[in-house]
Amino acid sequence: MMMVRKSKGIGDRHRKILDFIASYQREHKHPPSIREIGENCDISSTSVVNYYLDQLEKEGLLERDRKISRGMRLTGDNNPLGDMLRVPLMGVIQAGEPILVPSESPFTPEDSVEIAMSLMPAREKGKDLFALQVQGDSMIDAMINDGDIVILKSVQDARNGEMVAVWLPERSETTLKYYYKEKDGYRLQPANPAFKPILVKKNEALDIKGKVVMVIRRMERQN
Amino acid sequence: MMMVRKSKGIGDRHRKILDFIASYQREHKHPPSIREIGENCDISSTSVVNYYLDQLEKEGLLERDRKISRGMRLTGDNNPLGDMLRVPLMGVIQAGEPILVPSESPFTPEDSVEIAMSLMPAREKGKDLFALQVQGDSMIDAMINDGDIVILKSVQDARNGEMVAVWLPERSETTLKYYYKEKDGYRLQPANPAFKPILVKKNEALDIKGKVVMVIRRMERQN
DNA sequence: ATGATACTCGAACGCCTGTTCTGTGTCAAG
DNA sequence: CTTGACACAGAACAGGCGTTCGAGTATCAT
Repeated sequence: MMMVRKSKGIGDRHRKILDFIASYQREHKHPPSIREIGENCDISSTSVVNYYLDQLEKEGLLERDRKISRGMRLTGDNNPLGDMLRVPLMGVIQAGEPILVPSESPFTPEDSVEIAMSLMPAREKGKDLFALQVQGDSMIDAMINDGDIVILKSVQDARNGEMVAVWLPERSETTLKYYYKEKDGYRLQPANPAFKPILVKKNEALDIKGKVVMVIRRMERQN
Repeated sequence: MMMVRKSKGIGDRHRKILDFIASYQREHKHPPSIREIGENCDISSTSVVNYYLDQLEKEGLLERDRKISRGMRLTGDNNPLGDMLRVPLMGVIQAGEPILVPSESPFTPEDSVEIAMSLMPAREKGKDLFALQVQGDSMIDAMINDGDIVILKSVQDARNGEMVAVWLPERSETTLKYYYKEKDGYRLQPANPAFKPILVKKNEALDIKGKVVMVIRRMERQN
């Protein structure tokens, strides 16, 4: 009659509660109350639900706002309300124009792009991110189309193999390339192997504006 | 002394409440109570807050779960907890293999991709969406890299100018191309203008597996 | 003037809900 | 057998919170 949990950690009961919270949240757009959890997980006492909730919190699977009605939310992957990143859309990026990163930009982001946290690579969480919309076909060698949205992280330096957005003042050129530091300068390698790399000598100015974190293409019908 | 709202619609007070709800939600991960709204928007009576909340609901800017503590959420763009779409990742797509759409796939989606609703083009909301990861360089003419994730909508027919995923049984070829129906068959146009279209005669089999809705590329350092 | 409309206030009601306390049965360790 | 940790029940408490109602004020068209 008694469900005993020998090993510390998560048991069936915990999982059932977790699942219920997730499905309830999806359906009602807000978390369940302790009593609702009890009713749906065959727990007759609110104190027992509370008891399990505390354990789930200790395990880091749940966050609680004590005293606040329905003040709980699942963390991480269980979270049906996946965490969003609101990345400001700072303008456009095109071949002949320098990139304006947020700090030097006179624009305020009129719009923003929402990205699911879970899509973000390598814990580039939130800070210093901005988005630009590609204008024109000039990034075609980076496998990036007209209209694509690139998510950038504002950085000044890059490591080999990272795709960066650079401004070459002496050529009045903005480009997205894989970055490789070499002994006599820099090699900027297009993503598309059909294109040749740009070789930048050591004495030529090279402004790294950001690191490309993600590219998003929304398909619209075209002619 | 009195703030009069002549024209129906949204006034300063409404906007202030809306903003407060959004910022409170961002900070506390749950909506404010009526009384908290009152305190922060200089409204002394809960009934007045309720009064405004009702109006916001009528305007469609807010949803309310009456009777439920803090049962409100902003709709649409105001919503700081943007709605997520959980798209099942059904497997890979590569040149020589037919695409398995969810209904005919023996796999259950081990993983899924989260997409912000706001990113979804043209109200392709939710239904019949699935994701595939591109394997190999064969989609390079569609400006799609190895490793990219394509979001597809499961359809059998397409309209001109839509990018579709097709399986050509007689060529044992899977490809992503812009679709054009022509008088003597179909023209499958690569996104990259440097590549030539595939012409499919009317009598050749052509299996449209889905319509490409979105392409996502997560940049990882590469060599 | 007058009534209608929009807006505001304050207070009270009552349910909802998290918390807490007491108690019981099980099981393993000493 | 005793003890203590663990899992659970039930009840009561107190505060949070949405709701409702009566009443007051300002603006405007009639």
